[in-house]
Amino acid sequence: MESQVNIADLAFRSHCPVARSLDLVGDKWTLLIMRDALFLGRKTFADFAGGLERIPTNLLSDRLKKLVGLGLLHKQQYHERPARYEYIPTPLGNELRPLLTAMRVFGETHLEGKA
Amino acid sequence: MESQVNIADLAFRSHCPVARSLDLVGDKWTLLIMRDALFLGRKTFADFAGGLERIPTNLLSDRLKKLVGLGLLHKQQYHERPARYEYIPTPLGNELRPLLTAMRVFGETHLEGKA
DNA sequence: GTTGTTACTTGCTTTTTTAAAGTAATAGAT
DNA sequence: ATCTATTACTTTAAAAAAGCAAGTAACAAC
Repeated sequence: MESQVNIADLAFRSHCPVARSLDLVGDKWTLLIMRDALFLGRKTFADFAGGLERIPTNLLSDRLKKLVGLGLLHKQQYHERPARYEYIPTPLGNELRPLLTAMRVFGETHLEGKA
Repeated sequence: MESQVNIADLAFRSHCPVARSLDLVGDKWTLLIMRDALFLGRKTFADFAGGLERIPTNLLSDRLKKLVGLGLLHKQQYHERPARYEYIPTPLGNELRPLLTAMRVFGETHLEGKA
C-alpha cells in the first residue's frame, strides 16, 4: 500500500477544478480525517483511529502520509521519548472547511432520519 | 456490479452528516456525473460518456442507476423508437450545487497550474 | 518482568475499479 | 437487402483499493 507522497506527483484526470479536488480528497476516508482534524479537534493517530467510523489502521496510516504529502496536514512531534506525534491542519487544509461545511449541510438537510 | 438502488437500502457508516454525504456521493465518479448534469447540461448516456474524463461505460451505467435510485437524477424517455433516455437532476440533485461549488472553488484556488 | 499504550506494518482476503470487447435495438445510406 | 453507425448498455478478466486480523517496536507504569 503505497500512498502518493507529493502533490507534484499527483496526476490529475483533467483540468476541471471539481475533478482535481476529487483527485485530492475524493475517497472514502480522506475527508473524514480532515473533518476530525478541523472540526473535532482530533490530533493523534489514536484519536483518528478511535473515531466514530472505525477506519482500519493501515488505511489511516496511509491517508495520514498522503495528507502530509499533499500539504493538508502537518506532522509534528510533541513528545520525544517515547516519540509522540500530532497531525495539525495546514493553512491549505483549513481551506477545506467550506467544502466540509457544504457536505455537512447537505447531510443534515437531506440525510437525517434515514437508515 | 450491482448498484444500490434505493436510498432506503443504503447503510450509512455513522450518523455524521459529512459521513452520510460521502456514503451517498463520495466516490471517484458520482459527483462528476452530477457536475455534468448540473453545470454542463449533459443529459444522455452518450453525453456523459463523452465527457472530459472518460468514465468507463460500465461504471457510468452503474452510477446512473445508483443516482436514479437515490433520487438525485430522474430518467426520462424522450424518444420512443428507438428508445432514448435523458437523465435530469431532481430537486434533491439540485441541492448538490453548493457542495460542487465549494469543490470548484477549492480546485480553482489551490489546484490550478499543477501537473 | 508483565501489562498497557502509541504508532504503526505485514499478510491475506474481499470488493471495487478499470480497460477492452461484446450485445441488442434500431436508423440511415447504398 | 446489406452494410455502417449510434445509443445504451452488459460481460469478462485484470489491476487497484479497501478491509480484517495480527504482529512489531519503543517505551512507561506497576
